[in-house]
Amino acid sequence: MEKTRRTTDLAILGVLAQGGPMSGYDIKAYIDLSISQFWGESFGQIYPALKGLEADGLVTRRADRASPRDRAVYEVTKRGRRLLAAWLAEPPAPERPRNETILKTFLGDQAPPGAIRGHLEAYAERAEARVARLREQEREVRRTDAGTRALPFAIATIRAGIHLARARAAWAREAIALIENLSQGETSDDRHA
Amino acid sequence: MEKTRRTTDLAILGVLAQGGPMSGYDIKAYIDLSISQFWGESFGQIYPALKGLEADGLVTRRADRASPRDRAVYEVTKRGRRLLAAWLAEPPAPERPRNETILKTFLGDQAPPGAIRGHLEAYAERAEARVARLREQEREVRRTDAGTRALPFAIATIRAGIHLARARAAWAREAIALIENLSQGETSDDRHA
DNA sequence: TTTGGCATGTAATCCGTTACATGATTAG
DNA sequence: CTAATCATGTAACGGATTACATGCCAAA
Repeated sequence: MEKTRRTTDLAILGVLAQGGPMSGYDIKAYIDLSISQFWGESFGQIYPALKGLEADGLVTRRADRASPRDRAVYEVTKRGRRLLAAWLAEPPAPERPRNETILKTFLGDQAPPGAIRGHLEAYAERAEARVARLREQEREVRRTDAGTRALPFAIATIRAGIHLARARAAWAREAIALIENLSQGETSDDRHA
Repeated sequence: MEKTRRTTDLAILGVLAQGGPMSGYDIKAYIDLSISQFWGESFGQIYPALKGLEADGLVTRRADRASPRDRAVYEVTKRGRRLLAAWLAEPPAPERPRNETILKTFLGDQAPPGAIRGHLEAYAERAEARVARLREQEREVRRTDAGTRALPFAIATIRAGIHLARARAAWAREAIALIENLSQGETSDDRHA
């Protein structure tokens, strides 16, 4: 029986397996760049985690001679790869999101007039901006990663961001209308779903 | 300067303001029923939180005489309502989701063949089932809450669930295709956005 | 030369879930 | 009678963020 690892450990293992050997600092940058929308790790997690992973023989650590800096580079071991693969094969734990914007919307009746509308407006704008950015990123990644085996997965991740951001924007716009029109219904768009 | 409260406190205050006086047990049930998709609270949070809220004069506690059980009923005070309104007017803290399904998809290249596909299939099915359930719930709430001031906000919350679940389903289906077709591109649906 | 980025770590704190503990009431 | 539900709480634990602390290197 493998001891149960926290997800942080597996995420780090995954990044190392996917992106090749790198430092704790690099891992952070890699995550921030590629999946920050859906996953985050702080240094306060990464460095202790790397220690633990090394202690358990899942990664190896070596000093980076090439760099003029005091850099440690980590690499996944075979055991590490096996553990990662096994974890990836397990059904993902269900998310339990906590969305403050939606909570505040739900409680909108208790809010000062206009406040929720403002939140929703900002929410929609952020989501729309994100869609634009991600579309750009998709094009870029299709170019730069063309041919790599990881490409479809990288694209899938970006597409997730696009789909979800689009949904957020559409929802927020709809919610604004819904709240504006108060009780005179007919705002559902079930027909064209 | 108001001391900074954890979101749990405000959520409880909000539920009490919205749903009327109720017990800790009721608060849990109310949340589970109405916004469980976007917000959760456990008893381990609720009961201590209620104590704190009472100590600070944001809610009042009284024994429920009507019930044959040993029940405490909480009610928001004026100060509580003021604090709630002020919090609702503040811009919501940005969410930082951790989506294990998407993380695993991103790392798909490291997974045993077919594993990710299976996760995505299940993800899509769950999302589709949720859409169906929420549509039903929307119809129901429109009926039962018709005319109340909170109706548009309740509907908006359900609509959020529908939009997001729909996006998840669509994404998962698309991602399956994307991964299946591996490197032979042309899966983006940017045109009809 | 001083700012920003690279680089690594620890400690405090917060927050949340889970498990545990207890007991009454009600429906089957 | 007995299982489920109502009802309230505490304690242990785990996991994550933030702040703190330190220092070197490169570019402006």
